[in-house]
Amino acid sequence: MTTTVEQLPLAEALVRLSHRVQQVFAEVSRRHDLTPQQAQLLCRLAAGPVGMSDLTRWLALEKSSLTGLVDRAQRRGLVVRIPHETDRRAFQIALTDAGAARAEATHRAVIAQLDALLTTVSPAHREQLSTLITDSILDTPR
Amino acid sequence: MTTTVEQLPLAEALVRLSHRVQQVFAEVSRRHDLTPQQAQLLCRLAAGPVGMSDLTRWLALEKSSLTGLVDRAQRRGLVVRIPHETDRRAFQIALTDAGAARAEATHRAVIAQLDALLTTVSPAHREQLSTLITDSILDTPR
DNA sequence: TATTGTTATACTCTATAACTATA
DNA sequence: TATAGTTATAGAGTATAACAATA
Repeated sequence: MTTTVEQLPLAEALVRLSHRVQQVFAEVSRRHDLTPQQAQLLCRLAAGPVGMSDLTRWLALEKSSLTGLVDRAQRRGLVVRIPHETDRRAFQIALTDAGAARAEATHRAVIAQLDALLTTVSPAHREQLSTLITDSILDTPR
Repeated sequence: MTTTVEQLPLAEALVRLSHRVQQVFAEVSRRHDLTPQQAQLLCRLAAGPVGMSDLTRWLALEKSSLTGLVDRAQRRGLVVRIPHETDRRAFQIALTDAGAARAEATHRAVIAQLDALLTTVSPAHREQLSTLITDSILDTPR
């Protein structure tokens, strides 16, 4: 069942790939009772608390948008605001235990679902792809 | 200025890549006075009119969500509803001239912006990447 | 004065459920 | 009855602008 997609320019292929991955991400998030944005927020926090101001950069959101996103996640018991130790204007956002569990489960499910899509890719090609993507594209901070 | 991203599992790399591409897509759409969803809709229509019902599948939206999206795009003069020739319940959605121009310009800008991110990738690697993505991943219809 | 974050406001996007019109 | 699409409703996500508190 090969649907013959003709060879695409790289940028073109990336856009399509990206939309596909987003659909998977959205579908999995939904199954875990999270919006994609909430899921993305939780995943960003999995490695440890992050300041609001850093979060706006990672998520590419205006600060007021982030306020709302964090509000809703906090209301749902997924994250908490921790006062900064010295700067009394600032907060760190941290996962609650429930939030950490949800982040972990959602993350695992996204990976599993994507891996299911990737079964046709040989180990050698997976390695190649991963290396190319990691080194060439993600290595541009922003 | 190499930020040393450690080697990631493929699925992991795809998720990060995808978020990065989405940010570029959103930023470019915005510069062209479109929401990302509107831009995606217009791009889907660039090849010719599409039925509402097909669109819900391509965009992975509920039909009522699509109604709203099309409403707003139509109100902005970007698309029109064309009655189906035989089935009087159905519509084809088509770009207006203005919509086609906007789709074209936005699409070009997205590609250009991504290409700018890809300058560090050698032609050989671009070819490789493109082939891998096209053949292995996008070739799974849905 | 500059920075951190919130509030107020207005849209857009999305889903669910109920509905209309046509097949 | 089934399908194509809309309407009603509610909530989430987003940006802009104005604001408060702290640095």
